[in-house]
Amino acid sequence: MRIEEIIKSSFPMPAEKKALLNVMYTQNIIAEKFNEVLKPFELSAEQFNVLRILRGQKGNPVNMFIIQERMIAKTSNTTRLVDKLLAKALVLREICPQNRRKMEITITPKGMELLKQLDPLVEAHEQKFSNNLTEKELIQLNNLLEKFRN
Amino acid sequence: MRIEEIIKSSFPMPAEKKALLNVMYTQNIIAEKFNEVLKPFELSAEQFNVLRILRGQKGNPVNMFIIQERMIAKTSNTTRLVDKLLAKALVLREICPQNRRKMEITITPKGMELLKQLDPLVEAHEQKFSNNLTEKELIQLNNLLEKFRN
DNA sequence: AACAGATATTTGTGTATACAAATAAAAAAT
DNA sequence: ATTTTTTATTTGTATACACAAATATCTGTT
Repeated sequence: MRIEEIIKSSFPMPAEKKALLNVMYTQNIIAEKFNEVLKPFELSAEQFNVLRILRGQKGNPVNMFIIQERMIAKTSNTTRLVDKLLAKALVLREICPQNRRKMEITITPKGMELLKQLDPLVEAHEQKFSNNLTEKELIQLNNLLEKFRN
Repeated sequence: MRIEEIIKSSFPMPAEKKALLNVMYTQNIIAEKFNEVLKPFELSAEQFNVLRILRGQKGNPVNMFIIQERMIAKTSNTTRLVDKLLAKALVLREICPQNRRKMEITITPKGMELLKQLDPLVEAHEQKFSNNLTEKELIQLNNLLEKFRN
């Protein structure tokens, strides 16, 4: 659907305004579909994101600041996200012995197991969108978005 | 910044995965900047969106369903958004005399005044992004995003 | 050693989102 | 005319986000 149809605009919209809405709306669609993928696992997109960051560390514990830093949508509340994961025993939270202000977060085997189960579904989700464009178009889209946001 | 730098990935990411993250991240930047614009007016982006939809109706009252339908990020809670606007006297909410299940929402002069004040700032916000691309590139971006989300 | 400032995280408050259930009125069916 | 179904909106509950304030620990200076 074109943006004009979505917001039921009676007249065509200038490309400048349209680009912003297109980004907003496309993100919305992607996020919505992704939530559907995660729903049966009772995991939010943000919780999944934290888990994936932890897995990327290959066993090394990670503190709250690092997690926060690597989140795409920088959540201003990593503590409460980790709380939820902790309650499900998907992560471990320990005080760093070298610096007791810091927390060392690690993914548990149960968390790894869950990610493993999710991997093919996440892959399929990504492909569902990127299959709509050729490799060349994908690169073009990446370049345009990068330039757009400055 | 490129996506790889943002999420601190040590190796380059395939264009397929990158496109998704680019959309997510770009939306985030835009939304963040927009919230900054609105903040001095103590208005959220969603509340602004509702007001703008109402103004688009040129005096005709609009019911909850229509508002919901026209929101870019379809909020699942129009009631509470309108509650907030009502508390600030920016909108009026009346029961539709023809169908008492329906609500008739209209923007008040105070709401119109607020939008008028915001117009140039919103315009500047939009331009800040779209100025980074040529007209041709903007059209290209719009086409790619439309195709991408299917 | 004591204090000031910096750093890491948590907590509080308000707003928004998602989903399901509840309410209320209108329309359709018997 | 009463019951059932559909439609429009609201309310409840859980999660997440934004921002500011609070807490705790560490570091550097005197």
